Formats: sequence, C-alpha cells, structure tokens
Amino acid sequence: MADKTTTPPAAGSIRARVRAEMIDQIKTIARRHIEAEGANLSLRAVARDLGVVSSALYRYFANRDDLLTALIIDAYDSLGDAAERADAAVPDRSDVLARWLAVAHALRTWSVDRPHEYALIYGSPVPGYAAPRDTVEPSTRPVMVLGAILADAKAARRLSNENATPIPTALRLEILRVAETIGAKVTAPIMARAMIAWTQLFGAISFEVFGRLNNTIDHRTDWYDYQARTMATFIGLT
Amino acid sequence: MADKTTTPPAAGSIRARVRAEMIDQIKTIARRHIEAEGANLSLRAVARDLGVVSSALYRYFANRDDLLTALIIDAYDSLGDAAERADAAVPDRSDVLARWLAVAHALRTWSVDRPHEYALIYGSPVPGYAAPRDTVEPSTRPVMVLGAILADAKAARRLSNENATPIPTALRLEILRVAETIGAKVTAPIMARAMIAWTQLFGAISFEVFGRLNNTIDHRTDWYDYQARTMATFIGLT
DNA sequence: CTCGCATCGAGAGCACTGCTCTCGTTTCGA
DNA sequence: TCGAAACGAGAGCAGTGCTCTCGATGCGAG
Repeated sequence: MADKTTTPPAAGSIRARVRAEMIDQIKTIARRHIEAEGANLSLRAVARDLGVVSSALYRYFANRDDLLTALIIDAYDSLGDAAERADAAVPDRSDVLARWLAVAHALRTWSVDRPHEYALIYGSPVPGYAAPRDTVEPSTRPVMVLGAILADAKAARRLSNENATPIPTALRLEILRVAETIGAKVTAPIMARAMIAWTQLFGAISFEVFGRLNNTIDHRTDWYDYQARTMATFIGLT
Repeated sequence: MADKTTTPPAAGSIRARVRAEMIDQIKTIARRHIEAEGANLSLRAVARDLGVVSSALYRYFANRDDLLTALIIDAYDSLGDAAERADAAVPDRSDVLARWLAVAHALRTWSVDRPHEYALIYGSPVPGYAAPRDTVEPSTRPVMVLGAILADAKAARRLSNENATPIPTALRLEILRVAETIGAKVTAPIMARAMIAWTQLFGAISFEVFGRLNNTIDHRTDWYDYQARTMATFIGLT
C-alpha cells in the first residue's frame, strides 16, 4: 500500500475504518477517471468527484505518483487474479494445453476490457519512471501461473522434447534462474521457448489494445486464439 | 507535416526558409525534452529553451498534440529508415535469414537507443488517442521491409513449407489481405507465422525498453538474438 | 517602388494543474 | 480527561496549455 502520509491509526479504531474506506473511494474514482480518459489523472478532479477539497487527498497519498502506484498494484493483482482463476477453472489439471489457452484468453480479456489499466502496467512507464519496490511482487503473479502450468506439464510428461538450439552459457544460466523463480524446473531451451511465447502473447495484446490491429484484423478473438494455440505448439504443450 | 496554423508562405521566400528552420528547431528541442523526461512534454519549456515566448509556438503547431504527432511521424520515419538500411546492407539479397536478423536487430537497437521515442510510437497512446491520418503511412514502413523479405524468400524458395494449422475463413482472408498489403503473396499459414513472429519481436523490444527484463535478463543482446533466430526458424526462413 | 495584408513574436490573461502550509475541528489513546 | 495525532477546508505558489491583442516586419500585387 501507499500511505506513508501519516502514521496509520491503530487497526481497530473507527478512524482506521473510515480511512480505509476513503482510500478505497479515492482509488475507485481515480480508476474511473483513468478508464475514461487515460493516464492523465487529475487529483483535483478526483477530489471534486469525491466532494472534497484537493489538499485532503494528500492525507491519503503522498502525491499523484503514489496514487498511480496504488492503482498499478491493484491492476497487477486484478490481472493476477484473473489468470489464476482461469487456470483453476480447468477441471483436468493435466490438460496443460487447455490451461495455457484459458490463461492466455483471460489475460487478453482482462486487458481489452480495461485498456487504460492495461496501459498503466504494460504500456510505457508514465510519469517519472520509478516503479517502486511494492509493485514487483504483484507484477509476478501472472507469470507464476505460467510457471505452474509448465511444472505440471513437465510432471505429466506433456511437454514435447526440445529440439535444442544452442544458447550462450551466461544467458542459459539466466534463463534457468527464471525457471527456478517461477517454480518450473524445465530445461533452458524449453524455458526459453516459454518465455518467447509469453512475450509473444503480451505483444499480441499490446498490438490489439494499442490500436495496431485497426483496419487490419477485425476477427480479434480468432486471431488471438490462433496465436495462443500456435505458441502452445511452439512450446510443446500437448 | 503539421502546420495548418497559417497558410504556408510561398515556397521560395525567405520567410518560408526561416519558418522551416523554426519548425525543425522546435522539433529538435522537443525531441530532446522527450528523450530526457518522457512524454510529459511542456510547450513552455520548449519555448524557453528556444528563447521565445510560449505563444509563439502556436504559429507553428496548432497545439501540443500536433507537435507530438509531428514527432511521432518523424520517429516512424526514423525507425523505417533504420530498418530499410539494415535490410539493404545485407549484400546477398537471397540470404533472407541474414536480412531478417539484420532488420530485427536494427529495430531493437533503434528502440533501446531512444526509449522514450519508442514509447511514443509503440507504447500506450499518450493523451487523447486520435492517431491522426498522417501517421498511418509512416507507421507501415518497418513492416513493409518484412514484406520485402518474405517476398524474396518465397521467390528464392527459402521459405519452408508450412505445417498448416486450420485458420477460420474470415480470419484467413484478413491475413491474406495483410500479405497483399505488404507485397508478399505467401500463403495464409506462412503469413500468420510471420505476423506472429513480428508481434513477438515487438513484444520482446517492449519488454526490454519498458523495464520488464530488469533483475531477470542481463544478456539482452544475446537474448534478443536468440529470440529473433528462433522466430526466423519458426517462420521457416532458412 | 510602394503600400496593404499576411505573418510574426511579445505579453497579458484565463482556467487548470500538483503541491504546501496554516488553521480550526474531531477523534484517539494513554 | 486531556494532550497529541489525524483530519478537511482554504488560501496560495509555481507551473501548465491555450487565446487574444498589439505593434513590427517581410511579402507580393499593383
């Protein structure tokens, strides 16, 4: 969270409840503004909508970037939730292909439904950079889902054997470290392919959300599905 | 260009020359500011750097968005140039794999050298969307290079035969229209793979430029090269 | 060669922004 | 219960995009 403005009032008090509600309302209204007109978030406009004077907001967020950071964290969590739920909803846990497709489509659906929130987390870093420490943990949640799928795919031997292309040693070690981080002890070539596919997925979503498909591809769900399936084959998921 | 502010003075005149120089200076300074601190471009700051009062800029650009649009067009052209030059620099025109790699690396190099300009054109649409008509033609230049490579690859029979995955008809037609647009009369499955690879490349660049590789992959040129090579194989370029 | 018009930069001004500081009021907890 | 902490209102500062007016300057048609 982001309320280093004042020392937080002790947990049980009425003030603590009101404060939490206030923070929630601020974030909700701010999210509405962002969804309406992009990252040009105006604190004063949020304050107006909330029926409060602008300086009051500074009791809850040290500055505009702090508010944005809070929204970014929430967005990551929301996206992570969506991915995890989509994965969990596949009954046959060993059907790793279905799980990959479910997660892939969940990522896209979440994104096209909230283009500006997507832009907030996967678009260009907005104001003065500085992705704060607090954002890195939530940002890993979606990729952890991929890790689970990979791990289960390996366990179920539903991962085709790699046709290895040589990888420079130093890079290979970094890739293996990524595999370890997301809890999938697969070989470097397979992990590399998974990372490539993951990158492709977000490239596809970015292209769609940022308007790169306009006047080109109208059957977007079909196109995305085709990409996701092709990349699943590419990884070797069966 | 973007100077609907006033009727442009007749071509030969001194005023026309001065005006063109002024526009250039404004864009140069604006570009410098963007490269220094992102898309939060301040017209007044540009005016100050130029030793001129802010209202004077409005003789040359109708508003801030117009200036940004001009910068976006220039960025597209610059990136297109880089891609075309990289392609042209490969002596053996039939070595389509080398050409693909050259273009891929040129795209990345251009982008990591100018992260904020890259964000301008491939990041989230900044203020109120509205990519103006003038931007669409320059934005196609990089992908036209891909088209040329594909066309030559087909002509030289250096494109592996596809292992076709069925594509929904409507989508297939759209993909074929893309192929036609970029001047590569290849089959839909091959074109689809090319588009997937292209999407992957920009996903990879975005991940790197927007900081998604921080604390994860440090050998970035190696990693990108591996991705580009893998995608070349994926397309079937040999 | 000249004279009216288009273009130019300066400057003031408007509405807006993020953010700070002060000042009474309310609420908490020791 | 009473001092300290937290709160919202309000004024104010520096900055922004953009508009309008006003003299000065260069242009091209006569």
